[in-house]
Amino acid sequence: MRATIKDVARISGVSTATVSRVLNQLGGYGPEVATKVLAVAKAIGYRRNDSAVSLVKQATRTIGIVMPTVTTSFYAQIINGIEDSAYQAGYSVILTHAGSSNIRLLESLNFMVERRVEGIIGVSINLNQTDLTQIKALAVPLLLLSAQAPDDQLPYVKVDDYQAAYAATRFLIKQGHQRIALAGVDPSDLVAGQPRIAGYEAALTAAQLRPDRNLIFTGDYTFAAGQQAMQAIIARPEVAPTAVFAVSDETALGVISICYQAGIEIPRELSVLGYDNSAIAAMATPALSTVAQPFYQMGQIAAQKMITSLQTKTVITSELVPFKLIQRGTVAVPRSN
Amino acid sequence: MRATIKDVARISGVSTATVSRVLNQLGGYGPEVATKVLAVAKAIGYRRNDSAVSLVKQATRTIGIVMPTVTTSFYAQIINGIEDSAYQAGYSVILTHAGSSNIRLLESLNFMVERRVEGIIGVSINLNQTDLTQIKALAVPLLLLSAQAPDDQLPYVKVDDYQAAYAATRFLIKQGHQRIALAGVDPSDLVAGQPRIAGYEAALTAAQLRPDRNLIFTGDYTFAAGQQAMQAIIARPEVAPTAVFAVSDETALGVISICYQAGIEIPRELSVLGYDNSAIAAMATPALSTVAQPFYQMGQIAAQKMITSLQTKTVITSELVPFKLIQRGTVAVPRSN
DNA sequence: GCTTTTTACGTAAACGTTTACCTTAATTGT
DNA sequence: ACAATTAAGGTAAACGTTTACGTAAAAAGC
Repeated sequence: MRATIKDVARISGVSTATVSRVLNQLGGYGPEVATKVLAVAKAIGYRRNDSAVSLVKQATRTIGIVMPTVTTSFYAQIINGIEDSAYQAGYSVILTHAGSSNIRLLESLNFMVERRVEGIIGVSINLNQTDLTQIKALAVPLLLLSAQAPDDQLPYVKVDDYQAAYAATRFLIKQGHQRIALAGVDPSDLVAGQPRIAGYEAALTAAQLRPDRNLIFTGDYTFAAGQQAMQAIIARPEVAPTAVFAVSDETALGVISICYQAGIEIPRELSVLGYDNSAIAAMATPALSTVAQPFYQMGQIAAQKMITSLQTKTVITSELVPFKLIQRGTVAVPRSN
Repeated sequence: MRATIKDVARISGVSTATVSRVLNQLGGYGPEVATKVLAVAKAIGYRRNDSAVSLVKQATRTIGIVMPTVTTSFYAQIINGIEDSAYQAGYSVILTHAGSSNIRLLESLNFMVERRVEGIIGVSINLNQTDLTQIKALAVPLLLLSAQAPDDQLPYVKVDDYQAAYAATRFLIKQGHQRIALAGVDPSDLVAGQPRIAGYEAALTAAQLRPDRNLIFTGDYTFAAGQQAMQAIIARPEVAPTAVFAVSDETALGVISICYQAGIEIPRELSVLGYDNSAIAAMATPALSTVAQPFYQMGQIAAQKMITSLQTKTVITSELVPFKLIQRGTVAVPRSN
C-alpha cells in the first residue's frame, strides 16, 4: 500500500494537520518542521490521494470530453487544445466516446457525473430534445464544441458555418467560377449541413448566379462521400461544374481521388476547395485549398471558457471563432475564362 | 449540492447500508424496500460519488494515457482502441500529454499517480535511464505502446520494426528495385530508427544488394522530413533510387509532394512506400502503398493487457503485433525493367 | 512585568461510500 | 413446540484528506 499522510505524520513526529499544511504551503509551521516533513514525504514516496482531496474539497478539478467514435484527423488537435489549457489550470481531463451515432452518449455522461467531473465538453455531438432534457437532469455544465443544440439551449464554441460557406463560395466565384458544386453535405444536419448549404446558396444569389439543386451532392462528410459525389458529377456531363466545394477535407480528397482515376487534372480542369484544414490538407498533392477551422484553439477556448466559468460561477457564453481561407494548390481560375 | 446516499436513506426511511446494498444489488433486503429506495434515488437524482467509492475501495478503476503532444493522424485510432476496451471493462481513461520531447513527462506521471490511476499506458514515449528510475519510484504499472524501454525494462505492445522494415524492403526488391532509399529515419532513435535501418539493410544484403549509406536520408518522421529527403535525392542524381521507403506515411507524402512539384510521376518514375497506414494513406493520390500498423487494435490490446494484469495481479507481458503490407497505388516495377 | 497578539502546532469532525459485525424477527426442521 | 437457521436491516468504523477550532508558548506592546 501507498504511504499516506498519516505515515508522514507519524515518522515526522507531527500531526497530520501539520503535514497537510506543510505540503500545501499554508503557513503555520516552523522551518525545521517543514524540512523534516518534506524529507520524510520524499523518502517514503508519499503522493497525495486525489480521491480523498476531491471528497473533502467537494471538487475534482476534472473536466470530461465526450466525442463520437471517429477517427477524423482533427480529433488530435482538439484534444491537444483542451488538454493543454486544462493542464495549465491544474485540471485533469477524462475522455469518453459516445459511440457511433451517440449510442453510448447518456451512459458516458452518467459515467462522468459519477466521476464528478466539474464540466463536460461535448465535441461534435448532435443532440435531440430528449437528449437535452436528460442532460439537464444530470445537472452538470455542458459546453458544445463544433456543435450546436436546438434553440441554442447549450453554449457552444464553433465557427459560423453559414459565413464560412458564404465566404468560400464567394471566393470561388471571384476566381471566375459560375458552376460550383457542393459535395458531401448532409441536408438533414441542422448544425453543419443546412447552414453551409444556405451560405453557399446565398453567395451564389448575391452574385446573380442561380443556385442549382442538381449541383448539391449529399453525403456524410467522409472520403467515400467525396468519391460518390465526383462519380455522380462525371456521370452527368450536363451539370459540369468548374469547381467543387467539398464539405470537409476528407470529402475533397475523395473527389480528388476520383479525378485522378478519371484523368481530370486539378486545378486546371477542376478546382476543389476543402473545409477544415486538417493536417492532411497541407500534405495532399496538390496541396488542398481549404477553409480553416482553428481546431487547436477551439479546444483551448472551450477548456478555458469551461474552467473560468467553473471558477467564477458564471454561465458559459457561446463563441463563434474565426475561420480562414487557405489558398494552396487546388483552386485556379476556370479554363473557359 | 448533489444528493448523497444519506439523503436517499433518510427519505426512504432506511439506513445508508441498506441503500448501498440495494444500489449494488448485494442482497439482504426485501423487495418493497428495494423498489422504494430505487424510486427515491431516481426521484432526487442521486448519482454515486466515485471519489468516495475509490477511497474506501482503494481502487479507482481508471487508467492513464500519456502521449507526446503530436497531431499525427493515428493518435485518434490508438485512443479509440484504448478507450473502447477500457470502457467495456468499466474503466475510465484519463489523458495527459507529455509535451513535446517529453518535457512534461514526469510531471504528468505524477499527476496520474495522485489521481491514483491503476496503470498507465505510455504511447510513443522514449525513455532514458533517468526517466526509468524515476518511473520505478512511482510504483505504478506502466505499459509502453509503440515504444520500447532500454533493455526491455518495461512491457510493450508494438510491431516488430526490424521485421516490418525487412519485409517492406524485400517487397520492393521483389518488384525489381535495386536502388532503394530510406527516408525520414532517425538513426539515434533506438526503438523505431535503428531497427528499421537494420531491417532495411538486412533485406538488401539478403538479396545480394549492397546497402549504401548515401541512400539513407535521415529525419524525424514528419512530412517536412520527407520533403527534405526528396529534395536531397533530386539534388544528387548520382544516387538516383528507383524506390523510396519512407519511414512514415507523412514522410511518404512529403516525398510525393516534392515529386509532384518536380514533375516526377509516381509510381511510373519512382515508387514510394509508406509506413503506418494512417487514415491519410488511403486518401492520398495516388493512394499510398504502406506497411500497416494496427493502431486501433494495438490500443485495445494494450488496455486489455493492462486491465487483466490489474485484475489478476500478474505481470504484463510484452507483445509484438503483426504488421501488414498494403499495396495501393504508389509502388510499381521500375522503369528500367 | 503584565496583557495582548502572534506563531506553531494538535484535535477532531467532515466529505460519501462500503462492509464487517450485530440484532431482531421470521422461517425451517424435527 | 422448540432450537437452529436464514433473512432483513441497522451500527459504526474505515478509506485519506482538509480545516475550523483550541491551546500553549513565544513575541510584542506598553
